[in-house]
Amino acid sequence: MKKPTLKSIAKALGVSVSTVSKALKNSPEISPRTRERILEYCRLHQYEPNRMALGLRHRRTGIIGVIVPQTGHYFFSRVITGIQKVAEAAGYRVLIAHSNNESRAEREHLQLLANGYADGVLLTLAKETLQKGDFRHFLPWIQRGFPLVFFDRYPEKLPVSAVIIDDTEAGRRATEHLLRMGKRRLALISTPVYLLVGYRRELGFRKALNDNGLLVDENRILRIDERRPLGEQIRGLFRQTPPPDGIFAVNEQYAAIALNLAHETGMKIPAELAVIGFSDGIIARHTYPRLSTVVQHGFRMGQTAAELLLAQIEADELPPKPQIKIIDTGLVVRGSTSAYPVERL
Amino acid sequence: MKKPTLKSIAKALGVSVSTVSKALKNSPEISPRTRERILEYCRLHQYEPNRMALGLRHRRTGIIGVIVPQTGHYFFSRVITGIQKVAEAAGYRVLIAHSNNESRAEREHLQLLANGYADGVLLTLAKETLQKGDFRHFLPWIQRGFPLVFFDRYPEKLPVSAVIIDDTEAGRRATEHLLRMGKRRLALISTPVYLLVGYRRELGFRKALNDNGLLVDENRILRIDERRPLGEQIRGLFRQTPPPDGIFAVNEQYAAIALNLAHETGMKIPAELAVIGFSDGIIARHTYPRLSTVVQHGFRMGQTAAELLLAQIEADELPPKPQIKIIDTGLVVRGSTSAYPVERL
DNA sequence: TGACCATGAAAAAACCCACCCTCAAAAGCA
DNA sequence: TGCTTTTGAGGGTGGGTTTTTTCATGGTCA
Repeated sequence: MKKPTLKSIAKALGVSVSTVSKALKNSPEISPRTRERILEYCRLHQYEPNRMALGLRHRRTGIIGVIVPQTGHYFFSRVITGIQKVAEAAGYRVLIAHSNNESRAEREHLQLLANGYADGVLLTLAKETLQKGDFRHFLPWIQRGFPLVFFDRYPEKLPVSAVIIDDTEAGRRATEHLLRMGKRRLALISTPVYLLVGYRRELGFRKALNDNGLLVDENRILRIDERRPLGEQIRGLFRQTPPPDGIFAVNEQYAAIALNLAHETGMKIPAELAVIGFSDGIIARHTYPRLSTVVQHGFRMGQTAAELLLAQIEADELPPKPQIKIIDTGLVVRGSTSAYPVERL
Repeated sequence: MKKPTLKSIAKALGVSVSTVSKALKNSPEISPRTRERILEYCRLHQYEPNRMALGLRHRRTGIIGVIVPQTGHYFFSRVITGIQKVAEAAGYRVLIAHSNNESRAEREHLQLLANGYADGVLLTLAKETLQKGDFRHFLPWIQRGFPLVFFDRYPEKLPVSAVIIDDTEAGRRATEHLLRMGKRRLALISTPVYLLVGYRRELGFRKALNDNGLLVDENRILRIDERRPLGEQIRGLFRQTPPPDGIFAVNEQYAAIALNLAHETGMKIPAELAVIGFSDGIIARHTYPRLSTVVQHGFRMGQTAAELLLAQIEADELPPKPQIKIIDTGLVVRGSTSAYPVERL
């Protein structure tokens, strides 16, 4: 009834534990007759070795842990898919844990995974960790050389490997795209400053305007407070006179909300208002018109991060030097910024 | 440099392993002087017990495994959040594995989690498993009474616990909603039949029409082939004369695509065409107008499934009888079926 | 025919790490 | 000296792998 173990099998067949173990490994030390008897019994009872015992013995589990804030986000799910592809090709399995953007959960899951459950961990920082700026829980693992690679959000001051995008440059290019359409009254919908990615995209926005000899109108820079209703905050932009003729939102959700508010006020998209978002995801493909966005290539980010991690795991001697890899971003032009978008439904 | 173990600590301090173990547990058997020396050393070297050894010793890991096809889906991420809430309140951690809708990955992840990594597993069937109808890989675990609870998609012929929704009834109510608006030329966008949830929603659609004395027009029933472009398949519905005046799509993606195609053909929503989707998610809230949908209450489904699982895990004697729990569905009426939707942005 | 060694098969033991129970040695006290 | 109390060492356990040992058999050769 219960799960068979080497011991229970050995007892049932009147042989020793090591004999069973060797028979299962087709060791030549075991006579064909004994081996067949053991294999038969194991097939019948569906024996499988206990993974904890294997992990303890080999100090290797064949598992890669991933810690993400949550998985509802399309971007993270693309990263995970990329990780999985590389990991599985190398014979590893992937287990995922959610930090829920909380430092405590992040720390506890890292402890769990790093204390034997996984051979290496890939992670992106929880918002709370980023906000508090307290990265001490990573130090022991870094010091011991435990394989650890960050992606997207990472602790810049620690000597760690990370795979990121150039948010500033991507923000600049998205803004440049709006400018090239002839839009001049550009608004930005951003996040609080402590989320560095949002801040960097804002820097890119400012740079693009500066490069083109334009002034930044601080009234058109909106920093969303996630605890309050998003629609009401964004609506403020449309009450300005004159209203913006171009909006760059640092994620696709803000962009989609802006787009729909524009419909409500009767603005023509993209003629009267062009909207571009960030992080090409599931929302951007289903708005009307569909959203132009900066694409982050989550899949490639995941692949690259997994490759860095596998190199760390399989390094015989000292761990490789920490390195930061930057994944190129792209621009997908759809109906929200172009009357003649390339993509079809 | 390496991770400290009880043994390495004992050696470094010239005491025995058991002394270290007891000191860490504040056992009164250890003198304050010795204990303080040991605790000091452990703090300095950030000692943490190896989880594999703990799991092996106690035959209990405090971990719940979850296997889902992928996590990009909003519905699954809500289920996981619900699971997590219940699990964490009971002192368990949650680890997630992706089956990618493949039977092989589903089987292997189940083996991994059930062979020591987790105390119990929550899962929803991979599409491939459902298509092939081969559920043999679950039998050993069911026979042994390993804690296992399915949610959403489950093997109906096996004696297992599951948490599901009444898809037929939900489909009937969604269709009824369209009928009550006065729509009569109803179309259905569904999935292949082997995905039972799609099929059951179709049954509900048919039932609603029958109940209202209406005939089902088979030309208005579209079964999507996921391997071909979705837009082209759905566009067929709009080429019919007269076109449908109401569409029930069995998921939010199909509904959103239909909505946007309707915009392209210039139809007025909801006056000329009402659209209702299924599985209230991230897409439905960002279309224009926003999508009315059947809500599946993924969070509650996750909570209920986790509660069933915990009851199994913590049952002292024989495992409780398999039971099927049905989660109520609801209807969220938004702009795609009502000129006066209740929800605000 | 008896001593010796090679061979093969399987058992025993060590190891991975932490926990926990048992028990011995040392110290303290009368 | 004898008794109790303190202190900490030792060994078994969980489940598997791997190295070492044991033991019986068979063959070789003097």
